[in-house]
Amino acid sequence: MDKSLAYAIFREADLSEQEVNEVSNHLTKVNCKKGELVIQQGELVSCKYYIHSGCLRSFFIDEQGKEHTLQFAIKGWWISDYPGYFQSKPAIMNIECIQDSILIKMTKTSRDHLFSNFPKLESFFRLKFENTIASFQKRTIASLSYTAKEKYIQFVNTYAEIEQNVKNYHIASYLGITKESLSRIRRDIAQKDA
Amino acid sequence: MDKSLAYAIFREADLSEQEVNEVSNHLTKVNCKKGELVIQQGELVSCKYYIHSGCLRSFFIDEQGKEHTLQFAIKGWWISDYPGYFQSKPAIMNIECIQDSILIKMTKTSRDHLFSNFPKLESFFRLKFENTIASFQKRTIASLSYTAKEKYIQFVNTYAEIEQNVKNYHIASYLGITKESLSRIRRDIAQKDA
DNA sequence: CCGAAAAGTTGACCTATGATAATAAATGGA
DNA sequence: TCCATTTATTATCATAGGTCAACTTTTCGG
Repeated sequence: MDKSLAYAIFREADLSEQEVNEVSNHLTKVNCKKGELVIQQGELVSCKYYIHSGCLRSFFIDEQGKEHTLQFAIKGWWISDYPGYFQSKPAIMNIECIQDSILIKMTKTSRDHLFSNFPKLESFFRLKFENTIASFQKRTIASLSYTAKEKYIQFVNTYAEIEQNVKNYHIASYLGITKESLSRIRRDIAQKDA
Repeated sequence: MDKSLAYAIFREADLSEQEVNEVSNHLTKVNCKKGELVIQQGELVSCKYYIHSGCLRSFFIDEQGKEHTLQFAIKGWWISDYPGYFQSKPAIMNIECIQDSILIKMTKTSRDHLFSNFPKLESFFRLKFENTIASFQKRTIASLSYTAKEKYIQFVNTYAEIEQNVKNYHIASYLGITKESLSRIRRDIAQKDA
C-alpha cells in the first residue's frame, strides 16, 4: 500500500523509512460503498480498519430484531469487533459503512507480526487502547448517570463532526433510546432555545 | 517488594529472574482496610492497583449525590481511574476498598519506566487492555439491549465470585438501577424458582 | 448477647421513555 | 423535476423502573 498513507496513520509512532515500508506491505486499501458491511455478526473477525475517509458504525441486532449502535468511526479512527478480533472469534456485531469510505485494513496476522518486530507499533496501539479504555469509562459514567437528554447533549458536544454525518435514528440507537424519544428531546431543546 | 508476588502477577509475561527483580523494585505492597478510598475524585491519579486479596470498587458521585459503580475488582484484577491514570489528571471517580485487601501499587512513573525497558511488560499490559476493551464492548451491548432483570442475571452468571462479596446496593448501582428495583427483581426470580 | 446501625424489602404512587400508528418532511434516483 | 423511499415528527397510550416512606432483617461493635 501507498507509503504516505502508512506514514500518516502511524505518524505518532515515529517510524523510520524502513519501518514504514515494512508496515505498508501489511496494509490494504479498501473502497467501501455506503451500506456495505465490512464485518458481519457470526463471521470470523480477521481485521481491523482505519478510516481514511467516510464514516462507519458498529451495531448488533438483539433477539427482538432491534439494532443497537456501539460505535461510530470517522477519519483517523480505527474500528472492529474487538471481542472477535482480539480472540479470532466470530463477530458479535456488524460493521457498516454509512458513507462511501476509504479504509485501510490490517489483518490480525499482520498485526501480530508487526508487534513482534516493531515495538514502536505495539506502543502506538497500547496508547490507542488506553484512550479507548478511558473513553469507555466515561461513556459508562454517562450511561449510568445521565438522562436521555443529557446523553444527547453530551454526544452532540463531544462528537459534533459525527453528528453531522449520521442519521438521527443511528444516534438514538447509540444513546440507547428510540428515535421517537430523540425526536422529542430535540424538540424540547429547540423550543428552549427559541 | 517480595519477588514471588511480582512473579505471580506477571506470570504470563514470562519474565526472567533478572527482570522480576527489577520489576519488584517498582511495586509496593499496600494493606487497605474496608471503607478506605485509595483514589479520590478530584485528586491526581498516580497509580494503578493489583488486587492480591480482597475486593474494591470504583464509583463516582453525580450532581444529585448519587453513587454509580463502574467496576468491581477482586483477586487478580487491576483497578484505577483510567482517564486520570493514563493522562496524569485528577480522578473523576473514587476507588474504595469494600473488604480488607492487600494491594500491589504501581505508579505511572514506574510503569512508564518499565515499559521502555521491558517490552514484555508492555505486551503484557497491551493484552490486558485488549481484554478490557472486549469486556467494555460486551457491557455496552448489555446496557443498550438488556432489561434490568437480564442485566442482573448476566451479572450473577458472569461474576459469581464478585456477587458473593458485594452488597446488593452496590450491584444495583453497577447495573444502573435502584436498590429497590433490584430487590423486586430478586423477588421475581426467587418466586419463579420456587 | 444486645442494641444500634446498615442492608434489604415492600407498597403506593409517579415519570421518563417505549410502542404503535399516522403523518410530514427530506432525500435521491430516473 | 418528480415521485418513491427514507427519515423525522407527533400524538396517544402503556410500562419499566424511579421515588418516597415505612418496615423487616441482618450485621457487627461493645
